[in-house]
Amino acid sequence: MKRQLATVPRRRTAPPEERREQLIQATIRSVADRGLADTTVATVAQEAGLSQGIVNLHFKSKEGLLTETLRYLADEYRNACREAAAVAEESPAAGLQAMVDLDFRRNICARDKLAVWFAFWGERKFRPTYRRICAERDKSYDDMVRVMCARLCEQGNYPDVEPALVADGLSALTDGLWLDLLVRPESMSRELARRVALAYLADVFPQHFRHPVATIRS
Amino acid sequence: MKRQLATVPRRRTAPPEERREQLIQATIRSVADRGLADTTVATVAQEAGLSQGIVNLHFKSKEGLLTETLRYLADEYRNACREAAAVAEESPAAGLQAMVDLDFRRNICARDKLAVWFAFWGERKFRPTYRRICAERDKSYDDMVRVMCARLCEQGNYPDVEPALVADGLSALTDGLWLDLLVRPESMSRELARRVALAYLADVFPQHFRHPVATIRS
DNA sequence: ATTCTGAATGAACAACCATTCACTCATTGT
DNA sequence: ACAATGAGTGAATGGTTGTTCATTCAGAAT
Repeated sequence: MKRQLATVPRRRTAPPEERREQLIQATIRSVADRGLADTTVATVAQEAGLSQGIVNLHFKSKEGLLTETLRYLADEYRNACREAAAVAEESPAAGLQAMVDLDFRRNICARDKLAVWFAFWGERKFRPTYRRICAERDKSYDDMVRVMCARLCEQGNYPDVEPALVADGLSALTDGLWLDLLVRPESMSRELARRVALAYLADVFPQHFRHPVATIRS
Repeated sequence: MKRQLATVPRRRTAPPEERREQLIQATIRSVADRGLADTTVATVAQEAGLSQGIVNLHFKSKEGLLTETLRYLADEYRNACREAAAVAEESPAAGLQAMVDLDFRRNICARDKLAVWFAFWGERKFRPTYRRICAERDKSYDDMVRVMCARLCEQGNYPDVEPALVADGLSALTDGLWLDLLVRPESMSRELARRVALAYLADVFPQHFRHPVATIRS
């Protein structure tokens, strides 16, 4: 009978899946506070408290580690989207609200993760693999929001509203707000960003969304 | 009396200012089609048709060249903003329209330049110099748009509109649309982006902006 | 023509970094 | 206990890249 009860104190060897996760987390930290340009295999290993060689042991190459890190974030986001999709089944308006809530939830748009997103976005154009991973994420987002907007237009009375245009707008607005959260944290907060996004929805769908109360400071 | 008439054929030596411009243009091209990570002093020099050493001759270092390139783009943008500011003096609505027109004008949001913007944006958090240059640009934009929105709110009847919120929104929306233009050119065009931005203004200020005609393809 | 200046060159150098691999040692099975 | 396994290590390696500098040479001054 194996003594598995006492929590593992500090195993020197760990199952591959655990090490991979550990290295991905270390990569996020390293990119978040050093930038992609200054993130080396050495900094990741140091951040993880492991040796250099381990990166090439668990991932084929540094590039492999970076790719898996991006995929990790993309998967996390898409999983969160599923919840909103479920909500939207019953009510498209509630679905849109859920999307906005999700986009500015702490664990999704933590500054560390935003830093990583934008580091990779800058390289999207030149790395087909990054492009593919990001494109999948974008597409599932756009498809969802477009459908929600279309259904809301049907059930409400919105003659002027073009669902595709609104979906593009909300998507772009969210990306832009994320950028603000990352580079100007002193003038943008998750809460304010969420209100800006909801204000947008209130402008477009006044029958279904109330304007958020104005609580401006500064 | 100097013969300055015949256009210079192919001088081996050129005035410093000309070389600097030439190298900055080469940097934009290199970053735009190789990415910041794969842009080396050698690629820039090659793109400019000059030798390696010239970068360190005209700029102290590679970092200096990159910084000057960013400043070049920032200055270009701010100069374009001045025109819109002049327009806004007479009519805030026309000023906002001018801002949107400007943001999606060919020479401002050329794909080459967008690629450079986002390459640097990814590094903003880690390079104080980049941060300063970008922050100045952002601030002049935000201040301008905020004032235009505030004046429009006064002269129109918009009890629910919060100028600061709208300014943040338009700014974020524009950044997000730029991102789309860069990474998904197949589904976003300058013209469509412009319409999305104007649709936003029409939603917020219905008395001053018409909804753009829907000409959706695909 | 001849000299002088400094713009431009590009080979050489030094620093950095991803990758490799011979070796160590914790863990598991017998 | 002992042997076998393979996860983990980290020094060494080779490739890449920013920077330097002795040298070249075009254009201006004399």
